[in-house]
Amino acid sequence: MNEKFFALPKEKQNTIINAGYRVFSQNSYKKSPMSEIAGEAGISKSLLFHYFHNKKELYLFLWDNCAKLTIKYLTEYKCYEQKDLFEMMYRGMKAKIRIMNQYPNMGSFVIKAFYERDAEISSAIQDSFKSYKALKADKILESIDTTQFAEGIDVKMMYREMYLASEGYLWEMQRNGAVDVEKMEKDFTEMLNFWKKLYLRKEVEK
Amino acid sequence: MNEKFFALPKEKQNTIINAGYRVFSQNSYKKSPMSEIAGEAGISKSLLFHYFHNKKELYLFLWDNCAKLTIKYLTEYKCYEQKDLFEMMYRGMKAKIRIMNQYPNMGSFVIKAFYERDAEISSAIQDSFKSYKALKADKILESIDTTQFAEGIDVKMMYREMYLASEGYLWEMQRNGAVDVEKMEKDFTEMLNFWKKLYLRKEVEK
DNA sequence: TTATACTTGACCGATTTGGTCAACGGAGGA
DNA sequence: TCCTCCGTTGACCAAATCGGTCAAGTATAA
Repeated sequence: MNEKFFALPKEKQNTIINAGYRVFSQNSYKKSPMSEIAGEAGISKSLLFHYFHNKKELYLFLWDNCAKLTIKYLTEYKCYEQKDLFEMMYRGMKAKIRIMNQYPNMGSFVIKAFYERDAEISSAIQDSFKSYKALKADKILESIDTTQFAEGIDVKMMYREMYLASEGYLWEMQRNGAVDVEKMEKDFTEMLNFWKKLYLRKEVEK
Repeated sequence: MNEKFFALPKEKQNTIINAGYRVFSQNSYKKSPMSEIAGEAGISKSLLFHYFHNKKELYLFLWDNCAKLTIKYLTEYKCYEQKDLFEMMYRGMKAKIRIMNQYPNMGSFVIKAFYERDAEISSAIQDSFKSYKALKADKILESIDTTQFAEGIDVKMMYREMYLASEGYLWEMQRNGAVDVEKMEKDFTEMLNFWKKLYLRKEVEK
């Protein structure tokens, strides 16, 4: 790819990136026209081909960008260093919301890319997916202090339940289009409080 | 449309319908080729055009089929006549799973269709969407017996939370492709039991 | 054999595709 | 004022794809 792309103002870069995520997340790789991406980004097709020499290059750049950004934000928010489960979930959610705010269609793009069957790119996608695996939610519970929860709680079930509800919420928001950071953080804080009241060991009830 | 379509064996009908849902749910209306649908259904493009005179007709038939089927199953399972919230959720989930098993891509199709911007069809979709509205989850809680829950529970929050987790679960399953009815029902029953233990008024603790 | 219904491959004109390229236009230096 | 870059574009191309048609092929039943 042409390094001059990075010399562009960040804002312009993001406009192009988001146009890419939009179009690629709405259609299969093959049926996603470069012309549509260019048009949505407000530049000519020629210029888009000036920055990215062909469609595959643009697509894989967008894919790499997902991985990099996700890892960057998750570590920046230090959500995997937490011992308090609720604090960890709160930080993770905040990171996801911030990404979603900047790149509203990145989530759909990732999923679509993962299941893309086109021979030209699917292998490249599958290869680089290994780096994502490290973030899988399986081993998260191990670093968590479990003494904070009320007795008799199935901790694994509880976490799975909270995780699913969070994902469901994010999905609902994305589907509805308007990504309102403040509303989402408020909603999620409410959910967290509801869970805390439910799951945390009751010290002194008033 | 050609009524002879309905004379086909149900199995063949569903093959064609599912091919339609797959292709239309993966691409925008305009970028979804009839040839691909025909190919995936194992019939020639000509024959597809024999049953549905043009693309729009097929698309709107698929759309109508969603509404009809959803209403049919939800009433068949009597999930809106329940007073017990958990029983209602269980029946609703069972209906959804059964639909999902028969038409794995119907869910994605509905969402995509709702947000379809193509002038040729978007108005027709928006019009017929009213019939769906009756099923909206807003007024569900009104018919539920709320005396069954433990004290201090925010019932609205609780329901929203369970709803989101269910949706999150369904979405996760659909994304993973293989729709395994038995596993899904088992998983959901487990979730329900977890919730019951959590939310139901504790009569006599052993 | 014949009549009927089902199914198809070949075909059409129109549109769209990824990608190229000569040229335009503005900024800055001499 | 002229010249030289360099970001940017519209016009262009060959190839592929699109929705839709139609005459002909095939199976079936009488």
